[in-house]
Amino acid sequence: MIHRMKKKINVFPVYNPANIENKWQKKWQSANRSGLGSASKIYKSTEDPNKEKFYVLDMFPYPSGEGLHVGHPKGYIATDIVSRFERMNGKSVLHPMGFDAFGLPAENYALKTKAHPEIGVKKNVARYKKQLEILGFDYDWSREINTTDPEYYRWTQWIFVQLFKKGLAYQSFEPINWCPSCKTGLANEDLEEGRCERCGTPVEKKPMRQWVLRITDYAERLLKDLDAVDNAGLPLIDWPASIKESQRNWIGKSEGSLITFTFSNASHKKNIEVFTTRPDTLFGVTYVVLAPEHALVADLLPVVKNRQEVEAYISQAKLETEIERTDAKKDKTGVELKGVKVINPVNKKEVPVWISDYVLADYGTGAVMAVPAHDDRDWAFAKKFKLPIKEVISPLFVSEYSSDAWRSQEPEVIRPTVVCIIKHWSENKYLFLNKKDLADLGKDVVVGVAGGIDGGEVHEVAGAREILEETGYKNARFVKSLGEPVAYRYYSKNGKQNRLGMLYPLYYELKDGEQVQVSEEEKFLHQTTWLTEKEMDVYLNTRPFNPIFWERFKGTTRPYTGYGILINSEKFDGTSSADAKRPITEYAGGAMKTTYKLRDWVFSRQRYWGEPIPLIHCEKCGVVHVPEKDLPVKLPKVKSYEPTGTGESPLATIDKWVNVKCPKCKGNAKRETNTMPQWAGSSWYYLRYMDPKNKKVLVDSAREKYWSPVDLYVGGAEHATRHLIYARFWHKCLYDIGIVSNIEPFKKLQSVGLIMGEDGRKMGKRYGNVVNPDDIVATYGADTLRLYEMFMGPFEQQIAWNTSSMVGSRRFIEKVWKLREKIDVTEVSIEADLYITKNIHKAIKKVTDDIQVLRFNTAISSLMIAVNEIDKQKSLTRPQYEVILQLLAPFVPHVAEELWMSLGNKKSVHISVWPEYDAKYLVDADMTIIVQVNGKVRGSFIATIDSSNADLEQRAKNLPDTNKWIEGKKIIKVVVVPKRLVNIVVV
RNA sequence: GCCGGGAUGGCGGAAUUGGUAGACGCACACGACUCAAAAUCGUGCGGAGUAAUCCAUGGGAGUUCGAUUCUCCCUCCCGGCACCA
Repeated sequence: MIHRMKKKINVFPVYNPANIENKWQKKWQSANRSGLGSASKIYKSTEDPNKEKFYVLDMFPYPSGEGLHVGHPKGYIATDIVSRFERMNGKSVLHPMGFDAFGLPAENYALKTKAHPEIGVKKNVARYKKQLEILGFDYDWSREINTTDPEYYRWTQWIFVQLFKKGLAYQSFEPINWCPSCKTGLANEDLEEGRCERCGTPVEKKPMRQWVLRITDYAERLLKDLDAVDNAGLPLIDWPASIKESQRNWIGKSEGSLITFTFSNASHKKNIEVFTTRPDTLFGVTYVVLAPEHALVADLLPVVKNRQEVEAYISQAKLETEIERTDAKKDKTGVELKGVKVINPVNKKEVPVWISDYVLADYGTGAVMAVPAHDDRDWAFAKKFKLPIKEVISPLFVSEYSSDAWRSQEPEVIRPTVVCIIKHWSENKYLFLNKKDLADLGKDVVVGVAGGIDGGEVHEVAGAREILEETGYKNARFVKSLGEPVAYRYYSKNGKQNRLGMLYPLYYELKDGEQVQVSEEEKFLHQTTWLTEKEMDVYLNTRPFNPIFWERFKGTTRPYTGYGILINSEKFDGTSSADAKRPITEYAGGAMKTTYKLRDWVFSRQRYWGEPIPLIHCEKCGVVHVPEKDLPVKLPKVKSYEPTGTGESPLATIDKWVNVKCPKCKGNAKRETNTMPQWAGSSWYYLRYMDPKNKKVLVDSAREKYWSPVDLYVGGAEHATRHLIYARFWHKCLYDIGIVSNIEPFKKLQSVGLIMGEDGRKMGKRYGNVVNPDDIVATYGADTLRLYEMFMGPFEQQIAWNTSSMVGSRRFIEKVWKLREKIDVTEVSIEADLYITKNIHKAIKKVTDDIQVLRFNTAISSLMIAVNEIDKQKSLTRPQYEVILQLLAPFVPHVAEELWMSLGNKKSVHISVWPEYDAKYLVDADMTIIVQVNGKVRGSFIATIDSSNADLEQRAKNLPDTNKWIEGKKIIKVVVVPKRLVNIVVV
C-alpha cells in the first residue's frame, strides 16, 4: 500500500468561466509583469537558434462590418491548439494574426455608411480583435499586420516593382472581364460561373487598359511543384488531395499539337493554325472552325462570298454575355466562310472554314480542326449543319476471357472479320449463336454469326457464306453495312496466334426459313438461337463490342472519343491512335505544344480602396516604376471614392496626386491611377509576420531562413484557386530573386470544414441563423466553445452547429474541475493507482498522436474516457491530475491554467513540458479473446497476454458458449488471431 | 460530361496491415436525491422477438474462415472544372 497523507478539505470555488477567462487572458499577454515564468511574455515568438521552430498560420480574416460568427474561429482554435502543443514540446512557435482589409467589401461598406473606408476598417478590426481575444488565443500581437497600413503595403508595392522590372507585369488592352455593378475589371479567379464573385452580376467582356501579371510563365512550376518531393522523398507540400486537384484543374494543362492549314486559294498569304490534343484524328478533319473574334476573320472578309451573313453573326456573338456564350448545353450556331477553303496537310484534301462561338478566342489558337466522328462538340455541329463525318479510329476492345486472352509472346496478325446481325423473315427477332466451345467460361455466351474474311472476299459475300455455314439459312439478303470496323484483340486457339480482329458489322434479313443441314463440326460448336429486342441483354453482355453494333443498328450512334486503332488514315492504318500523335504531327509538319487554361492575372482595379500601383507614365520615357526608396506610394485622401465606371479609378481626378515628375528624366508625367486587387496583400503576408517591423527589407534573410516555410496553414478550401495560387506564384517570383529560400510557402495545408447554421444552411445574416461567439462565451465560457467546436466532428468536415450538444463539453470541464477535490483524499491501492496511471498514459499517447494529425475530436474523446475512468476512483495523486491538466491545456487554456496554478505551480501550464507516455503502461496483462464459429461471434474469454495459440484454441473449443455450435459438427479449420480471436470453422 | 470526397442508431460521430460495429458526446426513458423542479449521480438505450436467435454500416454482386474496411456494378449527396478542342 502507498500511504498518503489525507489533506484538509479544500474550499475551492465552483467553476465559473467569467471569473477566470478574462483574468488569464490579461496575464498571458503581459506575463512579464505577472511573473508567469520567463522574463518575456509567454506567447512572444523569438528566433531561438537552440530551438526547433514551428510556424503555424491562420488565413487572416477580412474584417467585415458584421463581426465574427461561431464558424469563423474554428480554424483559429485548431491552430491555437497546435501552437500551444508545439510550444509545450519545446519548439519556438510563430503563431501570428493580422487583418486583410483592402478591396471591394470595405469600400462598398464605406459607400453605404458614407464614411471613409479607413474608419470602417479601424472599427471592424477593433471589433474582430476583441472577439478573438475573448477566446483566449495565444497570438503574438506584437507581430500584428494590416494590409492597408502604408508600412505594410510599401512592400506589396515593392514586390510589384520587382515583378515589373522582371517583365512579369505588362499593360494589356485585350478585352477583360468587366463587372458593370462593381465598375471594375476582374481576373478569371474572381468569377463564379461567369458572374462577379462579389455581387453576382454577370460579367461583360470589355476591352480596357489593364495591368496584368504573367502568372502563365509559372504555370508549369505551379503544376509540377504540387508533386515535388523533398530530399527524403516525402511530398514537399502536404496538402489535401482535393485542393491540389482543384489547382491542377485550374491550371488546366493539356498537351497537343499545333497544325497549320493553308488556304487553297494562293492569294491568302496567311494560314490557319489550330491547336489540338488529338492529332491522331487529323485524317478525320472535315472542316475547320475559327472563333468569331479571330484576327483572320477580318482579313478574310473581303474574299468571303457571304460577307453580310458573316458580319451579322459576328455582331450577334458580341451581344451575348459570357454565360450565354459558354453554355455547353445550347444549340450550336455558326456560319460558313463561303469561298474559303483550307487544305488538310496530311491528305491535301480541301475542307470548308466556318466561324462559330463554340470556339473560344482566348484558348489555344482560337481555331480548331473539326473531327466530328471523334469529338462531341464537332459531332453536334456537323449534325446540325449536315457536314460530313469521317471515322478514323476503330474503338479497341481486348478480350476479357482468360481462355482467349492475348498472349504477349506471340506475334499479332490483323484479321478482317465480318459480324452479322440477322433479322427473322417474318418476326421481330434476331439470329444468334449459342457458343459451346466457350462453355468453360461458365455462362451463356451468345454471339453474332461471324467469321474471318478470306483473301479478297467481298464483305457482304463473306457474311452470307458464314450465315449459310454456321446456321444453314440459305436466303440471307444483305441490307447494309453498319459502319466502320471495331478492333478486337484476342488470341486465336485454332490459329495459334494473337489477332487484332477488325470486325465489320453487317446487317442481313432472311427472306424465308429455308435451311440446309449444318455440318457436324459446326453443330458441335454451337446452336442457333432467336432473340427478341427485349432479350438482347444476353447478347449485349457477352462481348464488349456488342453494344456498339447494336447502337449502330438502332441508329443511336454517338461519336467515339476514346483511343483505338487508326483506320482511313493511309499509312497509319492499323497503328494505335495514342502512339500515332507524334508521328502524325510530324507528318503534317506541325509541332507538339502545351497549353494551359490558366490566364494571366488581371491585376488592376478601377477602384479607390487598394494599393496604388507604383508606376508613372512619362511622355518621354514611357512607363517607369517609382524608385524603391520613394515607396510607399500612399493612397491619397479623396473627396469621392465612388467608382467612375469609365475605366479610370477615382484617383484619376486628383490632379495634385496624379501629376508628378518622371523619376528618370524629371519631365512631366502622370501616376498610374489603377489600384491593386484585394488578393495582393494576402499573397505574401505570411512572410511579413517573420519580421513585421523591418524598415529596410521585406523580410530579413536570416529570419526568413529560420521561420520558413509555414509548417501548418489552416483555412477555408474556397481559397484553393485564388489566394493559394496567387501566393504560390508570388512566392516563386520572390524565390527567383533570392528573397525567400524555399520554392513553396506552405508545407502542410489543412482546410477547415464550415460550421453551418442549426438549420443546415450556410450561416449568415440572410438566413437569420447566425450564432455569435460573444453570446456563447457569455453563457458557457470560451473553453466550452473551443472544446465543443473541436469535438463536433472531423475538423475538415462541414457540420451543423447545435447549441444543445454543447452542454456535453461544459459538463466535461466541470467534471475535470471537480476531480480536483479527489487529489490525495484517501489512500489508494496499488491496483487503483496503476489503473489511473494506465488510463493517463493511454490518453497521453492518443492526444499526442491526434493533435499532430489534427484529429481533435478523437483526442478529446480519449480525454473524456480517461477522466471518466479516473473519476470512478476515490482518489488520485497531484502529479496524475497535473498530467491531465497539461493534456487539456491546448484545448481549454483558461481552465487548465486556473487549476494548474491553484495547485501551487508558479509557471504557466502553457510553458510546462508536454508529458510523455511510457509504453509499458499501454499493454494490459489480460486480453479478451473473441470466439467465433463460422465467422459469427459466439462468445469470449479472458486470457493472459502470454497465452500460446494452442492454449487459445483449446480454451475456445472448451467454452460452454461455443459448445452448442460445434456439437455434432466437424471442425475443418481453426483460425487463431493472436491477442484477438479464435474462429472455429465447422460443417 | 470529367475529376476529387462522402453515405454507419433518433442526432454529431468512433472503429482500417480485414478480426466483438456503434467508442465519446447529445437526445430520450427509468431510478436515486428533493416538498417540488433544476443541477447532479446511477441504469438502460440500432431493429425484430417472451426467449433462443435473427437482421443491420446507401443498394446489388464478389473475394475471404471472417468485410464498415478489399474488388466490380448501381443510387444519392457534397466540392472543383467544364463548348478548354
